[in-house]
Amino acid sequence: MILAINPNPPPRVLRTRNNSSSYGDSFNHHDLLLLHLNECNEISKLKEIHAQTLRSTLPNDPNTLFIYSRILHFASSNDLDYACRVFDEIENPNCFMWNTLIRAFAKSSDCKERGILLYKKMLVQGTFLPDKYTFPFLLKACAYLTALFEGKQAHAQLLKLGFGSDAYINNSLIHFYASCDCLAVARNVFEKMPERSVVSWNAMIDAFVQLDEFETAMQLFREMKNLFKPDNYTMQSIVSACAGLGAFSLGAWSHAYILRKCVPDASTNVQINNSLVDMYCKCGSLEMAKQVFDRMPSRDVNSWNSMILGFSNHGKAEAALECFECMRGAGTTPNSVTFVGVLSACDHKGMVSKGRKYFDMMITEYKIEPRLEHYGCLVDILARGSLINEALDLVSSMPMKPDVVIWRSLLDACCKKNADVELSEEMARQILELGGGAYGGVYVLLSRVYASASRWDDVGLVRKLMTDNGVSKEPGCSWIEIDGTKHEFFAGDTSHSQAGEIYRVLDVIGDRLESIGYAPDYSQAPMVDEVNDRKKQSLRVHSERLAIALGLLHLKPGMPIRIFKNLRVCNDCHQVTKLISKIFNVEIIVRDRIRFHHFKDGSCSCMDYW
DNA sequence: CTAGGGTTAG
Repeated sequence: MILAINPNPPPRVLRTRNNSSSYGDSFNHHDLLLLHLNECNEISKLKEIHAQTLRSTLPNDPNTLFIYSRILHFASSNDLDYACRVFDEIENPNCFMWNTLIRAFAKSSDCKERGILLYKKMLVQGTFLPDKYTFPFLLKACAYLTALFEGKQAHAQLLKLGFGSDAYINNSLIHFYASCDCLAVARNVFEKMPERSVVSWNAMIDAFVQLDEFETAMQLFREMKNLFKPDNYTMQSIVSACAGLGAFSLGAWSHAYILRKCVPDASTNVQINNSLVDMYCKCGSLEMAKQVFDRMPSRDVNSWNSMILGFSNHGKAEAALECFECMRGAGTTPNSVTFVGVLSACDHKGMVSKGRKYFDMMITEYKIEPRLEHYGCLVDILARGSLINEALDLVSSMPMKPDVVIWRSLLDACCKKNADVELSEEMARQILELGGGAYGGVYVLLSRVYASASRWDDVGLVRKLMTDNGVSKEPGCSWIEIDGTKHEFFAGDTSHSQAGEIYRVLDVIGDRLESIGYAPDYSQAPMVDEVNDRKKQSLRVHSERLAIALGLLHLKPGMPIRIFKNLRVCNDCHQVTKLISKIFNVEIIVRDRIRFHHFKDGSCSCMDYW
């Protein structure tokens, strides 16, 4: 949408005060109406006052206009439709009135675009130019709608109108550009603004967190701390940054920082506690998550949701379901996200009948319309339970189109069974059509289907397709935190300062494994490795094994080894890690791209179902 | 009258 400032604005009518009202002393009358307005607390009363105003005042009297802006202000936060009708009645709304309505729409849940539309109307009308209050509202709407084109025009116009150094506006701009993924522009606004406040820093830090640039967010936080006292908003962003990084010590430090009352009221703030629960879950410490959760002075739906999802992601399906029942017992109504947690818990443990039960409960008892995510869980539950036909039936009964994730669930299940080549091809085609080809997994699955049907020509074809389309597997990478320092590894990495010791540990592991008769599982080894020896070698030095080896070198008694990796665990590493946990009598917690595995005494919390 | 997350499945 083009938003142009009107070059020929109509002349602003100069209103003369008209005191010769036939209603007597209009001044007192206005005061009386205002008094009523101040006491007004429901929309029906407001309507009465509105009617009286209409009946008993002169439309062009400035005092009347003031009353109208008060009515508008009240109406816009209670009944938007009504506010619009009041607004339309005003012959020549002033800047304040435009702002009030633009703000109301920008804040509304479902029609933010009308905020932008209204701004356009304001420009077309041209009697009043937008002021410095207009832009924060407008930019909020643009940010939410990721309306980059409109927001940029607003940016140009606010510069033209001379608001380039206004702090509020610049903060809004940072948030807007960040919402549109224009991190560099956001940063530029931040750098160039004449005076930065806590909010500016918060907006910038949060921008980096939202776009997964956690390290930069932390860096900025360190700079900010020397200048301003962090507040609740800062801490929430920082705690989520720790969650994203999987940085346990840093997360624990933030927690301590909050508890030391460095931030007023943070330790009792529900949102802060929710993000702490989430952070501890994502950093692999269910114990700490549970502790924070148990000590919370009050909980909302999100608190329960975080805990349920935490249990689920750690493979503790029973605990997740128990938590769900507690939540119901506590009188908190579950929402759509709650059921994502509940269903994914069922999925992680292959609970087919429970999965169905909760899916039905969500619809019948809680009247929640299943969303794509819920269908995704149930489809996966059915598909992995070898009920492929039922999964397909469910997909065709869905009111929305299946996405890449759902097709992948189905394709995955097909590959595991005696593959139906045609069905698999169809699914792969769907995934590629939906643009899911960038991830090499589809090709890998498909070539496995062809291989199992001994269609070697097709296997070659898929491989050629992969190289032609430039599909490459994202390199596997794992990391471990030791005394607060992150150590990162790629497969076969020799760059670590303790590389020599690490590889000696791997040799020891290799020998011990061989002595107990372990045979490597090459099924998921990269296809490019033609020579078996190289395959064997490449499995042995998968990044997570290097990280585990370093963990063993720095083992603290009674403490688990926590590993993080960017991809999913391969079959062989999963098997090997189970054995390592037994041989060395150590608990190993691995955060995969999707979820956690707790290895202990030779078995894993996922019960080999992941 | 002004700024400050949209969590979530695979």
